[in-house]
Amino acid sequence: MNQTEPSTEKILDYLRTKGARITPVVTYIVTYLHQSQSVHSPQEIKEVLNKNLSPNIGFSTIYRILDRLSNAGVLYRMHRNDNQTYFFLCRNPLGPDHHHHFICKTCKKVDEVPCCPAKDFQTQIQNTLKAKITDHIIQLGGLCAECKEK
Amino acid sequence: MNQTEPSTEKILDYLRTKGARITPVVTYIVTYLHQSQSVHSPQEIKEVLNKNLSPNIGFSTIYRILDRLSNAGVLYRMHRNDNQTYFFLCRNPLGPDHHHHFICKTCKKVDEVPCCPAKDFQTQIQNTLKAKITDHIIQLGGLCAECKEK
DNA sequence: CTATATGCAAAAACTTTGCATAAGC
DNA sequence: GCTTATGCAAAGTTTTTGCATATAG
Repeated sequence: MNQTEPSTEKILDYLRTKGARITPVVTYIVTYLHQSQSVHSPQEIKEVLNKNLSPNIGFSTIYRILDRLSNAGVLYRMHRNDNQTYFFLCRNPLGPDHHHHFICKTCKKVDEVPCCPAKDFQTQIQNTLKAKITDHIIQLGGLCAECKEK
Repeated sequence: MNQTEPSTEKILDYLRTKGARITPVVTYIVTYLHQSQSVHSPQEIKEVLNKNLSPNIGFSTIYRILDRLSNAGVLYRMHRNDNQTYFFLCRNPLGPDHHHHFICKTCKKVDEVPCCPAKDFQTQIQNTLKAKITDHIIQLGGLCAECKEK
């Protein structure tokens, strides 16, 4: 476990500084995703909230919160070619450091990849394509340490 | 323009060898995506087909063809965080070589990135995470040579 | 107290499915 | 001719929107 990983409270404080209101649903979603460290669909999140917080929470609330948290940079959005959006809270959402993610295809846990290989080859590619590269998506998949054993 | 880029006919022939039937809609979609070299949503593709081939072509046909072409490895699927799937025909769909793509955020043209940076750092990451990396998504974005000028 | 978030209902957007007909090989 | 693709209609999923009420700061 990463020592520099912020607590749920730190993330909520950060959201407060951005003007967001910390409601029970927001708190629950942040806590849940923070503890899980896996990717989750809005459907999965709704089930957990309905079971543990209130059966009245609907998709509109959930989608709106997931949007706000993504825009605030606290959540990441990803797709898995099944027409569903998945969200996860990365281990170090408040840090300024650029990094990428590894997702276990068995347990869906997300690990932070501390380095970025793009830096090195970006210049080279730019020259070849004569283009300007402004962003990149790098996502690794495979089996995490635990799932690898089985 | 890449000299090794296959013609529309080569792609259709390849599909034939895989047992696919080359209907007018299939031909049109392959030709269109081949010439465009940009990413397109099913909605955009439907509009073009309805305007130029037949107004009766519906989403069911389009989605089914896009599925078949993706499964045959001729089309690539991608997402852009707007809850839509986009498709593109990569320049060298029949080649065995592993490569990645650069997408211009202005004109949506797709360029092939001939090298793969993952090879080099994959081993290192595997050791750090103690995981087994089996696949990766690398997608570059920015401004292509033409759009950069403006 | 004021501005923003929630809950509910309804709609919009996207994608899939079933079945009769058409058409590729 | 046999088998797969198409067109149409309908339904299934996922996501967004409007508005009255509730609530965080």
